[in-house]
Amino acid sequence: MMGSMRPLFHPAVEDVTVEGVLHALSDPVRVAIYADIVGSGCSQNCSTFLRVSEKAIPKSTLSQHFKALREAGLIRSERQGVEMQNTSRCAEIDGRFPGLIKAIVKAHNIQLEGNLRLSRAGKRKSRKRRAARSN
Amino acid sequence: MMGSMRPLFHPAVEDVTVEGVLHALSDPVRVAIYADIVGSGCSQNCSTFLRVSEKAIPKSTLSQHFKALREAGLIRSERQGVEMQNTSRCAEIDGRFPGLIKAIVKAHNIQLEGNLRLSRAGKRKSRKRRAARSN
DNA sequence: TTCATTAGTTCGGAACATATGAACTATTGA
DNA sequence: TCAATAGTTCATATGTTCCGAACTAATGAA
Repeated sequence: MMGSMRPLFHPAVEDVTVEGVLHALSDPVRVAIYADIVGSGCSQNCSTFLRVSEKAIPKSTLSQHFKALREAGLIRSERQGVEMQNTSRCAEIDGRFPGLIKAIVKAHNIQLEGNLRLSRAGKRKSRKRRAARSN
Repeated sequence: MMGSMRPLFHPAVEDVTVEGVLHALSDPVRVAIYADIVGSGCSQNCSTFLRVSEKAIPKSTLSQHFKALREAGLIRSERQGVEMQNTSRCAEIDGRFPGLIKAIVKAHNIQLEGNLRLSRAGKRKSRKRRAARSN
C-alpha cells in the first residue's frame, strides 16, 4: 500500500533565527551530530548516530534531536527508501548569517581536541583549581 | 556594618564550553543583553535592561539571566558600590574560540535589522507562505 | 546609629521543556 | 502477506525556567 506520510517541516531560510540555531546546537549530542554532518560533506542517516561521543542514544531521543536540528533550519531530512537522508543547510544559512556556522563548528572542534588532550593526560580533575585561580 | 558577601562565581576560560556559550545566548533576552554589553564597549549594570527589545523583564528574571551569562563565562560581574558592573569577557573567549563571539553578535545584529525592516513594512504575516514555498 | 533607598539575590511553586520506553507507521525485500 | 529495518509518536517522569515575595548589601541622609 502506497504510504501518504506528510513531508517533514523545514523552515524557510528567512525564518531561521539566531536563537533557534544556537539553541539547537547548545546540546552536546546535537552539536556532535551536526558537526559530523557538516564535516562529512555528504548526507547521513539517523542510525549512524546511535552512539555519539562514547555514549548510546535511544532512537526515540535521536529522532527528537534530528527534529530539533531540522526545525531550527540546520538540516534537511528526506526519506530515501527505508531510511532518512540528512544534509546540512549550511550554505543557505551562511547566506543569511555569514560565518556563523563555520565559527560554531570550528569552536566545537577546538573543544574536542582539548578534551582529547585532557583525557590522554589522565584526567586529574583540575577544574576546581582552575576556577579558584580565576576567582 | 561591613558586608562579607562571597564573590560571584566565574569559570576559568579553559572551562568555558561551546554548548554553555550557545545555550546562554540561545535566549532572545540574553543575546540582546549580551550584544548590547559587547557593542557598548563599557560595562553596564543590570537595571539598564529592565526593558529589553520592547519588553519588560522582572528583576528576579533579569538576575537569573545575568547569572546564566556569567556562569557560561560570557561576562564578568563586579559589585561597584550599590550596583553591579558587567563587562564582556569576549577578548578571553576569542582566545579560546576565535571568531565565535563576533559571528554570533553579527548574526544577532543582522536579524535585528531584518526585524526592523519587517515591522516598518507593516508585518503582513508571510511566514506560513514562505514555509510552504520551502517545503 | 538608624532608617530609607537603590540594586540585586534567593526561594518556592507553577509553567514549560526534555528524555525515553512502548507502541506505532512506512518502506523494502523475501 | 510477512518479517525486518528505520523512524515517529505518545505518555510520563524528570529537569529547567520564570516570576512574585521575601531577603541581603551598600550608600547616604537625618
